[in-house]
Amino acid sequence: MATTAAPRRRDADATRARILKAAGAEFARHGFAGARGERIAQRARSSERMIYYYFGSKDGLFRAVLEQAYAQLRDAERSVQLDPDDPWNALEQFCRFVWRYYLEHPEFISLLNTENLYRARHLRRSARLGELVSPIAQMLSRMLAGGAAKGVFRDDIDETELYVAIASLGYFCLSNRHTLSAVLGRDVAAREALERYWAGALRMIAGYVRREPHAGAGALEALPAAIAEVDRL
Amino acid sequence: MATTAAPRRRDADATRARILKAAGAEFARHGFAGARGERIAQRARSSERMIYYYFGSKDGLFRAVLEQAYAQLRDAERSVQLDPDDPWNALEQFCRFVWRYYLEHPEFISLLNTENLYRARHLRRSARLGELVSPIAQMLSRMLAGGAAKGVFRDDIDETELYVAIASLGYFCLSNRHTLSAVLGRDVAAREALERYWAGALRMIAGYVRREPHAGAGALEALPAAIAEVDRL
Amino acid sequence: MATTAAPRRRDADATRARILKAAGAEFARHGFAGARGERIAQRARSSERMIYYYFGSKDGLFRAVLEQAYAQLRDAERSVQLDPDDPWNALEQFCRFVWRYYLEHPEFISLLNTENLYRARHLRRSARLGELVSPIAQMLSRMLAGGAAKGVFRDDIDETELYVAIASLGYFCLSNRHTLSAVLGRDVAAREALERYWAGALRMIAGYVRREPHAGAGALEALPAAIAEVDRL
Amino acid sequence: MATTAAPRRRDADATRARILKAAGAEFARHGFAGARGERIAQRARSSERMIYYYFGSKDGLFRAVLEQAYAQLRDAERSVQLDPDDPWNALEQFCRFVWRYYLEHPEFISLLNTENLYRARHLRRSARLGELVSPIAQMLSRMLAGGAAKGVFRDDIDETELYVAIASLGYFCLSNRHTLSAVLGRDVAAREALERYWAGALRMIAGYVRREPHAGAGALEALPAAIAEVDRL
DNA sequence: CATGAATGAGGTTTCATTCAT
DNA sequence: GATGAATGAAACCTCATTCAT
Repeated sequence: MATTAAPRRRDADATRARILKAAGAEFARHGFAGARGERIAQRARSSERMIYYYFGSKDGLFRAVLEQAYAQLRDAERSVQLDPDDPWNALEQFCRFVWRYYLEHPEFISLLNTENLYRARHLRRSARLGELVSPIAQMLSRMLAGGAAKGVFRDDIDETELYVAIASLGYFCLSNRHTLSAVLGRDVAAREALERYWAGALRMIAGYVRREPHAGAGALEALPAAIAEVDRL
Repeated sequence: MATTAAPRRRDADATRARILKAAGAEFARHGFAGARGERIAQRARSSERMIYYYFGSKDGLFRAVLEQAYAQLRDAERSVQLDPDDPWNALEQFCRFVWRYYLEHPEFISLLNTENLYRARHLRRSARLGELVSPIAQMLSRMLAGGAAKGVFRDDIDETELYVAIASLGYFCLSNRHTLSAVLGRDVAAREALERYWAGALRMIAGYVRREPHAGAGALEALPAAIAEVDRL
Repeated sequence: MATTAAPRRRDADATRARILKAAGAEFARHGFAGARGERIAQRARSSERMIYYYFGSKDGLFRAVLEQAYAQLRDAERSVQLDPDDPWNALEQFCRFVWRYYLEHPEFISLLNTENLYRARHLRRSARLGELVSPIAQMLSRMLAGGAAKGVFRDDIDETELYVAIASLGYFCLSNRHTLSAVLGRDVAAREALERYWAGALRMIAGYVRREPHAGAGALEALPAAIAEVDRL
Repeated sequence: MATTAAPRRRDADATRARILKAAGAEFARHGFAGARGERIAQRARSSERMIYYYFGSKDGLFRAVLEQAYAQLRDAERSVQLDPDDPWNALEQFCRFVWRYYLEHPEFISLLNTENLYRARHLRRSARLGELVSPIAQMLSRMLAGGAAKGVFRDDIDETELYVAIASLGYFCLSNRHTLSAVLGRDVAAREALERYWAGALRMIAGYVRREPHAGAGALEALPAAIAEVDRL
């Protein structure tokens, strides 16, 4: 019995996994409301009935898809290795990891956009919400502390703000690639264009993080009063 | 005759406008597939039939909504006044305009996200696509030229890249406010948090645009080889 | 006033005529239920409103179309000239006229089929039903009498039956050309196939009409009892 | 288990069959465009939803109806028994079968007319088109060969042409009974009128098929040059 | 554990027609 | 006489989901 149950269970898991994968692709491609159970069943080589059997409802399925998407990101983040002795290199690696992840996981961007349309309804109902918090925040935190200790990074940088800024600079272009490309008349997410853009973004981030060589205040004085004031907020 | 005919015509225009407005709200709130004709008709105090009378189809309606959203942005952009004699102030005004526009027009963000889900299908079919190109690009171009002439801005900045970076820094937080807030456990788009974030973003942009006080190359040397290299790409 | 009214009236007539023509094409192509007012209006370079203005309803329009179709047939029939001195030639001309008319007026066939689907509802309500009776029946009648007088045609032929038979042999192939062609795998209404078929049909009709050279009864005896019996019914 | 499962399956088949039957009646009565899903569902004691469950679309349903109609004709044709030793009797039986089938299956005529309006669109998309070819053609072929061997039938008769002629003579009257009756002022498809007409039609067919007793050419000479010429085509 | 059959509710769209000058 | 604006009703079809083993 145990011997027959094992493969069975594994079949069940496999079916569940196939459905989850197919659902991820479908939700990413068509959004939540536009996703079709029929198409998911087909892609998963299963039946609509099985979707309800395993996930209970379309909302339940989408929640599972989101949880899986976040889990995959978290796993990828865990594999990132930043050199603690070379803060600049670590910063670059960090940025490149984030941007490359977005580039290589367009479904993730789409799923996030969809979930934001629903005001994070599914995410908030996730029992695994706590596990979703990114381990990368600590990584960034350590990196900033290391750079500050070495005197090359500013020591007053909010790690979350920096993370959001880095994410922003990678996300926007990819998320809006179709409208941007249509309006501008060229593919803004073509590999070459992207590399050039990332170079500028990296410079932007580096310039922001860098400890001003000749007294921080001095550099700020070069900025107009208005912006300097903003800095003090 | 003309006096009685006029109201008729205005009624038609008014009905059309009410539908368009209601549709904008509905599509922004529920996406394209999730939007319901019935709700649009109710909000517009009209009928579903009228939607098809004026716009032909759900796709046609969405296209009209997009065109209107872009037209509104363009109109707002036209009203922006940047001081040509004070590049730093102009830069700040520019950034703040963009960011405030996103903050005050969350439907615009949502519509863009939705349209990108559809790979700009509606936008590309718009006969008015040409009119949609932002007049603000020239504005930015002139501003950069002015700052470079005064010796305060770098003179090798790609205006589109800069625009995209500015937009990115404002867009991401607002577009993903619900998932970010759910995961981080606090409202990332609360007014105060936003002001703080914008201050940092402004500093980032300013740092990127600023002509290095002591010879451009010198400052770069402070960066590690990897990033400096990137700068030269 | 009269001078301006005249062109007006002619415009009105022209509009009416254009609508009628467009409607004929539309009803023939799509049947009654499948016909679309919008398409008729477009083809007629007029508006749907005008259709109702001139014809009152879809049924009224179809009735007018039918009346026109019958009127056109009647006019064509009136122009047929049969040689009263050569019954065989007259018979052939008659058959060829009917068959050619069907071939050249496929809309007429389609309109008839459609009207039969509606059990001649529109036709029966036509005030002009009386005018529709074919003048050709008398023509056929005279032709048969002439041939009988000359001793070449049988003298017991029912003119209506003969007319129906002739019509049948021309109608069926054309009316069912698409299903027949699909099933048989070749175009049964191709010009060449049609000519061959008509030749046989003509022979069939001629054989039926012809007075048996050697005593009518004698020829029948060549038929088996069953069919001879049938003849006596 | 099997015993309880069986009725389930049969229910599905029964539901499908009821829908198909109801649809046949509806399409025959109202044509394709005029047919109403609601009426079909009611007649079938099912729901509109089930129509789409089993047939996918209105077009799919119509295609299934057509396939069934052809299948029924084919089945009926298979049951026809023609006496191989009595060609004249076989010919009569054949004609009577065809004509009686039309008379007793007016829906078949209507469905054919409808499908021709759509240019055999549904038929051509049928995967079962190949199975639809009539087995009766071979029957006719054998019959003609038998009659020719016996020296009573001509030996140069195209079987398809003959079949089409026979079908024509039965089809026209029934297909156009309403318009014909309206115009002629009497029911052309009344039983008695029909019998009389069929008698003439049979004579026509027989005359066409019959081997001329005294040399084929001799009889033809009685025809005018024009028609005789046609015969030689 | 797994599934074929079924479905109520509601989606988008179209129809023939009328209103109001 | 002529027409742009409007519309109630209903068409076809789809959706997420449940029934009943």
